[in-house]
Amino acid sequence: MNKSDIADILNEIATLLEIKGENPFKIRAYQNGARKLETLDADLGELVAEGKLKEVAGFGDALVQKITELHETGSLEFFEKLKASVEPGLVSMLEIPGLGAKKIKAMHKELGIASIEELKTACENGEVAALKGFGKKTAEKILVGIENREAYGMRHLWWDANEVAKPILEGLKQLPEVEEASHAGSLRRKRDTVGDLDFIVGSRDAKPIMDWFVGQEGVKEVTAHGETKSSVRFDSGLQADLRVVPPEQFYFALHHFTGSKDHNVAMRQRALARGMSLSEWGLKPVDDEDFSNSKVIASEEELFRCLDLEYILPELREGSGEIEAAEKGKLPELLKPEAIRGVFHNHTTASDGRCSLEEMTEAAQAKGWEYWGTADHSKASFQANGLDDERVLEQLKQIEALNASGKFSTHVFAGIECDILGDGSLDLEESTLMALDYVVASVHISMSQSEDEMTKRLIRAIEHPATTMLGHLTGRILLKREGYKVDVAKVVDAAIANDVIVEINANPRRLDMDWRFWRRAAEKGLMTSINPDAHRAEHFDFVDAGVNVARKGWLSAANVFNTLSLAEVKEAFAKKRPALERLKS
DNA sequence: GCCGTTTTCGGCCCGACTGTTTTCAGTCG
Repeated sequence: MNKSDIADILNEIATLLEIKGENPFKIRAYQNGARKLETLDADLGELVAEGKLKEVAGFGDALVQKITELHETGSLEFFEKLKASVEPGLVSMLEIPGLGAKKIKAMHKELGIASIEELKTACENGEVAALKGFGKKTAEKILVGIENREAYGMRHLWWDANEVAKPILEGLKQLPEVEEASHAGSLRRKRDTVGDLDFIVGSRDAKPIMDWFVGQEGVKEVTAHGETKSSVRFDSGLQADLRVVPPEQFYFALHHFTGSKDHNVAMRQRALARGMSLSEWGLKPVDDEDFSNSKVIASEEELFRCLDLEYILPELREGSGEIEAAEKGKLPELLKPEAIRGVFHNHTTASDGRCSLEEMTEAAQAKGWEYWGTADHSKASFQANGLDDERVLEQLKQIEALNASGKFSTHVFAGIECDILGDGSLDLEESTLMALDYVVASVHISMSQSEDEMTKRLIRAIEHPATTMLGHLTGRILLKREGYKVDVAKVVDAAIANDVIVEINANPRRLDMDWRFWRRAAEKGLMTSINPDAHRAEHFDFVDAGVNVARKGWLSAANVFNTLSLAEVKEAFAKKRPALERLKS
């Protein structure tokens, strides 16, 4: 069993223990262990074999034993027994806002409620309201929560949430009462999906700001409208929270509500180690009663400086080593959007794109790019009007003619998104593929293979002499479809060994390969290309979402192929295709 | 369940809000 499967089980154990009313710190230890495992650099098999698992901070005797058992046997007796002792319906009740382990347990014990259906009935007939510690409002809230669960339970793509957030933030900044305003939360950290929007405002006069906020266009429901906090829900189901704090607290609050939780915990522990207490209200000596003696800061940078840290950008605040790096002054110089000088992997009307070769070139030129590249589908993607060898070569001629015409200053590279067939071979003739500037190899068919098969299949495609880049590594569609199982470490190693780029597919629904893998992969030497996978000219903008992934993955411009100049890209492509005269020009 | 220059037991980040209560428990971020 691999790292991420085991991490899933540790998280499940934590949830089950929560329902059982276990010590919260024990629960956290399992969650912490799961996270550690997910971000573990080293090979799990080696650590187990060498008995070095115990050396990982956060793994004690109990976790080492459980991880080892799972890794070696694929199952865990402790987990099976635990699972059998908890009714599954109770776990799903945790998803209802306002319900935690204690209440669920009480309702189960007193009323025998073991499913959301039963819970709904018990709320409707007054049984829940009659319970000690419960009441009418609690029952009503649960009913609303059950109703909303399906409609609004979904997270939202960062891209979509950002579109909603932009005008709100702009509007807040325009209000005369507002001194400082920012978005916060996972939106600011640029996670690929976000649960809700958070806004923080520094002001001495909260009321008009709150009133403006709840009166926004598209607000369907106001769920809170208080002095320091208001919450609204938009038609799309997206929820937004606004907090207004006195200006001197603004940067503390901004940092606090930007998170992540793990990052905040680590920051507070760091403050404590210096005799200070950190919260959204300020940073004060630990034995002071109130925050009147808090440090005064005029930026987030100063907050980090107070704790002897280099400034940590929001994207990096995931509690995965950023504080240690900031302490040593070893944070990376993150990729900037303006460093991108062109893009690969884009579709035209030749396959399933909406814009012609010329329209796309015009748009790329308008973006100020030095180059862009086509990568229409190959014939195995029949539903997408994929190109066969003949049509590929025909398109190549068109592209050469367009470049020769001098009509645009932006150079067009001729590529293909070639399907990786079930056995790992490519969908087009090698001679065809070698005639092109570059090849993006991607999986679109036979996606239900085992992890082992899929890994071998991808590696075989990577080893093909014509392959330049690997397309969307796992094929996931965020919020909709899990990616296929694949051993990422092995694929990354193969890509490095064969001088193949692994793309960051910047389509906001894909963002694949995931940001969590990039730091380690780049350290090993993997290059990426941020590819918009554009199916129309406006999709070129997706490249920004890809830059977010790169930044969250600790990448610098040096790790990103499409920060190279036109001449450098031509040279790199020519290395794989030495026989082609035209590439030397 | 983890951890340790205050170390093998007793801590573990901190505060607001809500709804239920007459002083607090549960939940949330």
